[in-house]
Amino acid sequence: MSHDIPPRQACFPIRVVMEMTGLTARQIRYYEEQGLVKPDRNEGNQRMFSLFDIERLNTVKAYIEKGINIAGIKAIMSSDG
DNA sequence: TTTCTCACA
DNA sequence: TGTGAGCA
Repeated sequence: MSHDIPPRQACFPIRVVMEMTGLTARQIRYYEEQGLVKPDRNEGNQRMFSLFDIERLNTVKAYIEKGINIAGIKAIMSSDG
């Protein structure tokens, strides 16, 4: 790859996270509000999701699909990351 | 053009 | 949770 190397960690805008997780922007922002993910913020105050955030959101999605609510997911991820 | 926050249904 | 308005 002679284009460019990862400056620090691969980060993506919510648009990409949306497609990678299958979640809506609303859900992603809501889960962040609940403390399930903590994406960084760029100069324009936009969320910059790392690979870890995306994987975490996928975990959250899996729990939601299992019928677990935010409180339950928070307890699970908080006790056994 | 895309994302952000806030408020409403 | 979805949608719309107004802004950067």
